[in-house]
Amino acid sequence: MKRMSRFKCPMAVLNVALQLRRFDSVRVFEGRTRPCGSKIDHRDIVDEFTMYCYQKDLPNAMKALESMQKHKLWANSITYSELIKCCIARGAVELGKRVHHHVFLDGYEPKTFLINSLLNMYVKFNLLDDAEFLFDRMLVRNVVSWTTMIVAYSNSEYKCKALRMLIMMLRDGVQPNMYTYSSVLRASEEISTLKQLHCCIIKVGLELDVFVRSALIDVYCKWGEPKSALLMFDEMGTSDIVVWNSIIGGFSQNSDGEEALDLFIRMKRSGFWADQSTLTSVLRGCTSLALLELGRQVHVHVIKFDRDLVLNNALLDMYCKCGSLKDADSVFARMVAKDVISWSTMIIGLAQNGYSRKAIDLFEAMRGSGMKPNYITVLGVLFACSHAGLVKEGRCYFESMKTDFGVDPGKEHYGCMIDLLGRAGKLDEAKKLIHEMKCEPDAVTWRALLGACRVHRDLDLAEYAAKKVLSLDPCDAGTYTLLSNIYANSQRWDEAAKLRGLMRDRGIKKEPGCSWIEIDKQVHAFTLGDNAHPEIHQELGRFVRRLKEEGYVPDTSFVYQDVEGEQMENSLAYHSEKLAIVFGIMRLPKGKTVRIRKNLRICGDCHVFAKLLSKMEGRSIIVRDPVRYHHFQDGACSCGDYW
DNA sequence: CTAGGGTTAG
Repeated sequence: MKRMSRFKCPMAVLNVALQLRRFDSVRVFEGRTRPCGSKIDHRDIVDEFTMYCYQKDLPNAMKALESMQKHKLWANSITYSELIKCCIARGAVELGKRVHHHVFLDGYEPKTFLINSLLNMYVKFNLLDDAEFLFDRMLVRNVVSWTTMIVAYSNSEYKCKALRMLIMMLRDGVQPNMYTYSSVLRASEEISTLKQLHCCIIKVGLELDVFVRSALIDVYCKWGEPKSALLMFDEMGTSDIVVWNSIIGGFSQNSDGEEALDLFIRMKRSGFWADQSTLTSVLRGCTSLALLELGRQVHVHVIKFDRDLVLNNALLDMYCKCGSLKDADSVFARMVAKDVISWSTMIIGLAQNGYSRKAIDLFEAMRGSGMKPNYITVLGVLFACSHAGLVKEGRCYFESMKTDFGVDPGKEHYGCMIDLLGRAGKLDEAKKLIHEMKCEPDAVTWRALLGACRVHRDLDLAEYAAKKVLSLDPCDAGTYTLLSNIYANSQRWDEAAKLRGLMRDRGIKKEPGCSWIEIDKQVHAFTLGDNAHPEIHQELGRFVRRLKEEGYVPDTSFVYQDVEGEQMENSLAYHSEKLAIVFGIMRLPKGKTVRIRKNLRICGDCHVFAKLLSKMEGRSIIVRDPVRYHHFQDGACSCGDYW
């Protein structure tokens, strides 16, 4: 009879085992475990165990393990590591612990390799205490042992432990390798730490390793230094797809869609094919630039990966943020799987585009489906309420968010509520709420209150809020202008002048207004009073004349309120969005929606202008400002004039 | 036995 132990190579064991099973497994195994009258063959027990391990037959492997335990037998380390892999894959925590127990029984001393496997298992099960316990008791620790622990801590909230371990490892005389460095970089909690690690990496000559490189690029970008990352990227020779994705993703996450898309073109020229990660970043780039047509082209490539949740979420967000809710709806409906991000994206998308009711309905549908809302989902539904003036609903969600969804109200939630109450004219309540906050209100929170004061012309409270904003964010140009205008309006000229002086001294300048439009794969940018295109100005003049005949009166009445937008500028008539809209009407085929993106909030006059123009020209016009989306059609706007 | 890239708000 063939003995299993003849087959030293695990693959051969596996193949024979599979054949035996196919023909007559029962007879063979019974014959082997009960060889008539003779003593049990120890090698057979171990062989059987080995075979089950390679077959990934967990129940039988565990049975064989018990039998080995009874006879004080041990298999080789590689076999155990196969079994441990299997436990990891199946999430079999208890079985894994039994293996751990077994290999330390009766004074057996497992090899470092095997203990490393166990360490890795505990890390994969996220049982860091068990891993640490085992690690602390190891007699010999090699680079893998240390790295395993460093990886664990780098991915945990105890990042400083990862760095401490690195130091201990060096003191212990164990050289970190590329595995160690590519993980520990993530643990830098300060940019200076990152730079120190980078120096170590250069010194030991590991900077050229693609894993280390992509980690470096990624972490520099996470620290908001994509330019440094790009320098490194350009300096180095070879890259792989992940390195490309790191740099492209880095720029897209730092909202530099333009650079991200440029790099994507470079990547394609270098002969790489986009994968899911690339496409996700490219879509995010389109989203931040509001490039709907380019986004649609990317969509074609997304279809290849239509089961990829993250990618689909990015696609969904692209359509929402580009103002095409029809496309967003169909992506959402077709998604095979949806997670909390898919739902949140759609809810926020609906709210931003003016469909607050639909957003709330979808939120309720989400709850009905059993999906648990998170911090951002709740923010989305409050946002929907605040933009539709739904005070009652908003208050209700806010008050029950902790009990109903298990989400503690954070400063963003308070901000939404302050916005909601403030806009609805309940300034006292808004003020009360900001003082009741459990967390420290930040500049954004105070700005929400300030915005409400502006709308309802509460000068005293506005002054109070503006001072708070400036103490927290001394670079906020809009607030300076607003506050100085409040002073000017109350004839407090000295204070107004002082504030303007302060602004000058601090070198704070208002961001110039800019609008963009995408036509035929080209992006056209317009700035305030842009007179590089006289023909657009002429056409704009004609539109204004015709609108005036219909009763349009350019609105210059809001003097001090409109500081965030371009309203303080004299050339109200040539705001960038007006130029961009007119250009769109001139260049796009009849019936095609004019889509504009701008960097500042739309002003009251442009809002009226766009509404009337949409009716006169029979055109849909969409203007996306940094907060809201305005869909103009037939003389009305999706925001219901509430923004 | 150890390593790198992607999605919702601000």
